[in-house]
Amino acid sequence: MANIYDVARRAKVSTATVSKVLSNTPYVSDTTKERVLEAVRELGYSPSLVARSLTKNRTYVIGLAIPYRPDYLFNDPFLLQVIQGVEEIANERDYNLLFSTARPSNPESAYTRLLRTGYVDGVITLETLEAGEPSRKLEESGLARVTIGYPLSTGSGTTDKVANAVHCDDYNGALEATSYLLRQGHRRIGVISGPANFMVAIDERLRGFKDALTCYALSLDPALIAYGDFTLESGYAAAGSLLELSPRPSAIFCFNDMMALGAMRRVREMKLRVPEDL
Amino acid sequence: MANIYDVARRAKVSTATVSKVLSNTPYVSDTTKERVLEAVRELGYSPSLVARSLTKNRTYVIGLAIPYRPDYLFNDPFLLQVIQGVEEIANERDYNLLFSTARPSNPESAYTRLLRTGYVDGVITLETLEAGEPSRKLEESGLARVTIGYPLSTGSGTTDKVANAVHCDDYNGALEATSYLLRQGHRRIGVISGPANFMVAIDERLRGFKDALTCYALSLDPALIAYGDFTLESGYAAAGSLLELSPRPSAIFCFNDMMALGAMRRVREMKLRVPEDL
DNA sequence: ACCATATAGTAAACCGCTTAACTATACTGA
DNA sequence: TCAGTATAGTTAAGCGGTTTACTATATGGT
Repeated sequence: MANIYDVARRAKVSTATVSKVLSNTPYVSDTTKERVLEAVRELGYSPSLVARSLTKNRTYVIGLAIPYRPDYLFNDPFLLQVIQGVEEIANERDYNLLFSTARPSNPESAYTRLLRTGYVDGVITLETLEAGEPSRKLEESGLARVTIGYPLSTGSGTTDKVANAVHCDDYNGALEATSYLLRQGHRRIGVISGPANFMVAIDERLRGFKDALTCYALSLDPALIAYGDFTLESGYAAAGSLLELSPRPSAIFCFNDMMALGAMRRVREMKLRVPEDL
Repeated sequence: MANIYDVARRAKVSTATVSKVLSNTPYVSDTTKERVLEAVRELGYSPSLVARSLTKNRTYVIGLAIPYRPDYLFNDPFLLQVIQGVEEIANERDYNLLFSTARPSNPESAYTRLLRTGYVDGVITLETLEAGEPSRKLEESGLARVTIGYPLSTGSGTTDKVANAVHCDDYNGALEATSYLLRQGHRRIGVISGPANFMVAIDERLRGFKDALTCYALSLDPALIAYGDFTLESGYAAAGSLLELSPRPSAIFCFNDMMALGAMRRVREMKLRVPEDL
């Protein structure tokens, strides 16, 4: 593969000039520029990104760190969409994505290593679930970083270091959903939540739910909260227990679609209509 | 960040020795080795992968190229599993994965560019669907490459260049599935296929189906082949048309699970039992 | 006693690019 | 006319490693 010296020789200029032409640095005559570009074309030259990275001290590579949760990761279509979105923008900006998953079995793996070796200019970490150990190491490394999800709180009280993060507004979403039901006149609202203490998003939604009730001077009845695990089956089961309460709730707020499907199946089996009866 | 010179100075050796220690090259005394490692530890030194790549002419990065098909890509859980699998092995071998999707709108994008610039040691291309233009360019570049899926035929007749590929044995799978039904005594077997001329896998399965019939001296009745698009709805519809035939098929071979689910739903609605009646 | 060989370490070139510093013209305006 | 500046291009020093020679001991066999 041709390098910058080959091009320089062919165009009868110095490598500095070739570099200038390729980076559009001013003060190169049009004729020289044309000669260089001609040589580039003839040789099919394409500068080595590796060499460039070495001098520029930037790789134009962003690490995309994904927590490894086989059961979860394999089945989350949302995740793939996130990856696609990230890739789309990175691509637009001429950045590349280094895909990396943190393995709990080996936190000192490629994932962590990469950060130190200067192969990435920054990282995006997915922390839909709880933040793991690798994430903490990252924190210390001081590398540029954005979290997708709720960042782990940086511990020590009044720390000035606030992690950059982007996530759904779970709190307000839950607040609005609940308020809607309340405005419809519902006063006993059941919740089919995700696992307790599993992820921040769940806590936030519960908080939103609770605050909405408070606005209507209602207090939260713990009996109305059932815990599922985001699967259809768990939604089915949770709906069952909620509907056995008396008086039974007149509405149910499910924390994801699969559980809602399960709940609806159960509701139908009990000869109730949605949305007329529930 | 500390570099190899810092380490050399601290351990009072040359950089060559540091390099040797770190690559386990023989002929370094234990005491020297210990001194170097000590310095490495104290400085938190980690060699720059970029610099290493430049001299070794290898980046230890493998490109994972994925065809861009928004509708498809976003919804294929299988794809995510494949990615995970690739990542798992790459990780074991200390390779990193550069994630890249080919955009039809801009084939000359990061995807293609990377290949020329020497940022990747090789590529893995996913070609579950038909092979696109970027794939062809790759072919010409001569870069190490493995295809997941059926590789595009390299055109020009007796070419010696055969692409490396790994894919399901669609032909034998279909052959076996069909043979099983035939052994059970079924003689009129319906097929709910994927879109015609869409991907090689479908053609292969149809071929397997056909050959199985041939073994039993049966010929293929085109009326028994319905075409869906892998969705539940299309399976539902296809089953409907197949079951209207008279005599109706006694078995149906679906090309994916979603269509099978749709078909079963339809079958039940027609008051037929699976597997007793169909 | 001496040469061959194994062991331990070093100097410096090299990978391919960028860029600071420098030289050499040509063009200004006062 | 001449200093000052804009333009065009070059030289060479990095960036941070690896590796090929090469030197210098220590060891061993005859």
